[in-house]
Amino acid sequence: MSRVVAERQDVITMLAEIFREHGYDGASLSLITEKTGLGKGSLYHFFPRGKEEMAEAVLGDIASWFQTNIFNRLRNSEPPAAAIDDMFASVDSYFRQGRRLCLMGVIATSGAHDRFSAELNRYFADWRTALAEAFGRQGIAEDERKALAEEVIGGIQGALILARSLGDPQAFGRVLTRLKARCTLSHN
Amino acid sequence: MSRVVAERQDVITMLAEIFREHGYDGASLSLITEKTGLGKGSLYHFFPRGKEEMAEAVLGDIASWFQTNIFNRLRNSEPPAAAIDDMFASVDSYFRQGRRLCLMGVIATSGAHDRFSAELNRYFADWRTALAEAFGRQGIAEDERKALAEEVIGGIQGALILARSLGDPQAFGRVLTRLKARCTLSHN
DNA sequence: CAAGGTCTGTACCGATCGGTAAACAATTTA
DNA sequence: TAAATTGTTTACCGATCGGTACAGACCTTG
Repeated sequence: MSRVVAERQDVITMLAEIFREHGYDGASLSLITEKTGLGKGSLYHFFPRGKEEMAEAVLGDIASWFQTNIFNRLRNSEPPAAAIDDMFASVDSYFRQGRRLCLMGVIATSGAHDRFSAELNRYFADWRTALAEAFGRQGIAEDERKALAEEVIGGIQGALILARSLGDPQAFGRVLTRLKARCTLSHN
Repeated sequence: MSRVVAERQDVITMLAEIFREHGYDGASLSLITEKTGLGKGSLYHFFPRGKEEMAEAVLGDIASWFQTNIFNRLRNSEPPAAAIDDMFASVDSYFRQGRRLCLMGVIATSGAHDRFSAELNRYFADWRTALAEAFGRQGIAEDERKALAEEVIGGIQGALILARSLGDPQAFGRVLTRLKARCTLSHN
């Protein structure tokens, strides 16, 4: 219905990229107004509590994307092996083959970490739960599930940092392939 | 010889912890003066180019610590399996069983990333080279070495983020144990 | 003890920070 | 069409930013 210039969702999408690229503290309001093309007035219209609310909105948006496209599919898709393959494909695409950082990781390693600890905790805990559950349906032992899920999710985060630091996005794909292999042939 | 109140090395050690905790952009000069107990005058005496030089000094200090205590031992210790075990023990201790972040990762995910890309690249590339070389002496195939090194180093980085985000430092140890197992029984 | 470097605290600089106020345009509703 | 709501611009606020200047304390030499 609304045909205004800027939808809140569009702003959130732009904010996500800005926070990803510059971090929470590095994303100043002047940088945000410049990159979004919106004045402070518009920004504070959408996010009355300012920068913190912007970040909350972005994190919430990301969390719900992962819920829909990753966690829920891990829970519902059959067979579980295909669900897990799907997860790796979605992750590779979402993180642009290693050229994009994970905003959750960016926030977790920033000074603003404390302010968003609830969101961070939920994101990683939900992912671990969903992945471990898929492992369970794959017949992996109870004890092994959570540990393997942590190895995989941590591995993804670390691979993003590695790819960026080495200036070699392909390193992300290489690690991803190995992690995937580790999931499918779960003999250990 | 010198018995001044604050040695440059002491300052660097404190700076490292401040940057780790608050990130590059989050570590303001007023926070630094507060945490170190040093006035701006002292800080700019040690680091005339200011904050950027402080970070360079810290990154250099960390790089040389890893060269000495991790990379060189990976290259020289025998047998290679013991060298790799040592690496995991040192890493676990250095990162305080998952309670401490890696400053290289912190910088890599911050907006200041570009300013320190050379240091980041060298750190991760050196680590990968040294670890892959140890794998070579262990008889791991040429093609496999680099890939396994990336999996392990990335896994360490990611485990730190995971541990912090979950508020569960022990997650770091759990992942570390699995990565170590993956190195020693390298049958694959 | 005098001199010169090594350190340190304080005051200050212009720029930018996150945030607020209010006038105004545009759109939707009555 | 009039009123109310929604969205945007602009100017401005006090606080803090990173950095500089400089006087003086401290320490080591001659």
